[in-house]
Amino acid sequence: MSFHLFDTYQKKKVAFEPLTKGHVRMYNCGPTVYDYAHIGNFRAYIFADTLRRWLECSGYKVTQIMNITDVDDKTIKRALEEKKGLTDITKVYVDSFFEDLNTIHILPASHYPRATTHIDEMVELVQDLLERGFAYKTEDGSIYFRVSSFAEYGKLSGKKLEDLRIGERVSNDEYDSKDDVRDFALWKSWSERDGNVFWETPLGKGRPGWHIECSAMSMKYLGDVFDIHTGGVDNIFPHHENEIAQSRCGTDGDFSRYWAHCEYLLVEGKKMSKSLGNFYTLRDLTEKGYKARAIRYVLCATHYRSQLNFTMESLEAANNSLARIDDFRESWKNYPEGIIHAEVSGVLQRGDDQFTEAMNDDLNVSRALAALFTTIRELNALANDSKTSKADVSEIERYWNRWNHALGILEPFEAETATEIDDSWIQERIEARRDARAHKNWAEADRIRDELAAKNIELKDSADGTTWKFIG
RNA sequence: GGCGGCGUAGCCAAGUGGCUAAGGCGAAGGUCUGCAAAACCUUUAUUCGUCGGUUCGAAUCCGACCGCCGCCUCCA
Repeated sequence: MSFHLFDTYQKKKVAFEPLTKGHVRMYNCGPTVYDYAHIGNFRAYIFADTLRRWLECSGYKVTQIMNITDVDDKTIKRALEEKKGLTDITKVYVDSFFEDLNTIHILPASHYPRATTHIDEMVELVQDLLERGFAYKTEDGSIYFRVSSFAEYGKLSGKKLEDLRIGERVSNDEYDSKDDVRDFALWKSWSERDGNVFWETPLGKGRPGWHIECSAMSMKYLGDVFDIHTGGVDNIFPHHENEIAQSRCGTDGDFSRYWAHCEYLLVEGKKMSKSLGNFYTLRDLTEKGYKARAIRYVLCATHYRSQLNFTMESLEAANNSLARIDDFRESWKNYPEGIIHAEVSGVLQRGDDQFTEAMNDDLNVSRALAALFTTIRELNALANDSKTSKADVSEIERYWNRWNHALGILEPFEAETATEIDDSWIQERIEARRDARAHKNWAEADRIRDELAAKNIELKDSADGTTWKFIG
């Protein structure tokens, strides 16, 4: 089948067809830079990355935009708490965000627009909404979207306006000036709580509401109508619901044509929270010695619409799975000279068909991985039977590169292969062991092997000599 | 109160009406090996939270119950 994606708006899996043949325009909700991104955030970014990767594997050109929210309640609060300027705070987390993306091998988006450099676009959109009668200004100078003016409000999240329990989670006093408590802010007039964070604009002195940046920036870079908008399920309401309202009402376009949302992540079966002590940033885990590649494996191996239970045990299991992948990849080197084997082609073709079918079915990475591991097992079996040769490697590599482009975890992440141990020392030890083995001095040979094992170096003896690798 | 999701082997996790319930990790046995490692082969869920129902047939549909999770104004 062709690529199908679960569309939150239609609440079903639908065949994906971009507006422009061969070109996909996609917007991903990105980070709010008030703290280091945690692994739950990264699940959403890896989901977006996997989607982009698979679209590319399917032959599409992808224009991918990910926003960076560098002004909002949380960033301002943080800046005031630490008595620093807003950009002093956000710069730290913007930088760390890009470092983290690199660490976990997320491919760079086409652009990462920031809220603070798109104030003009937001102001224009708010002005359009005012002119068209969908927004109103209150006495304190803030501007709100009139939810009742948009008939389709609530369709994305499946909510009925009358069912919303307004004010239960947020004190009502903030919203006293609104015509309707359900209306949301497009523009917030300056108050003392904002410190020195404000813009002087035709709308007055203040700052944008949270939702407006995504509407303004997505449409600036992708047009009034574009293909896919992604985020976490927690963005469905109110964030994306509000984006749809203000974007459709402020322009003549339909805004995003498909909506894709990634489920939550649990840690050890519980919601991640600082008080439970199960709250992890990417750097928390890498500093403890867990590999970014194993983290990526765990985060992508569960279907994106299922809740994912992240555990330290699953990280260990991922490490072992990756070792299996790497051992297979290394084994090609030892294939003998020879002819091309039709059976190898058959296994690869079958594996790719299953892989493609799985990914086309709403990015079913779990099933794609099953196809990958089945292929590995079958090729290993052929290799054991002397039914593979160096001549087969280029075809294996062709498929391997395709699968790796889709998943991003098949090749080692460079930083993790770096070694602080001197290669020549390892070679010297291996030669000493070789001599011992030649004299059948097994005790000494095993002692050297243990010595290396203590440094996480695993030896492998074969007819061609001894090779080594780092484990763990 | 309203709306929604989930519960599959020791662990992780696909499958959502019909051949023998994917795959990975772990465990056990075997082949290979000086011994290992890796690889391969075999075994590891007569059963899918519980109890009912619909059906020729259900892990898959319906109902009830139990347990976990989410959204309901700034959280991916």
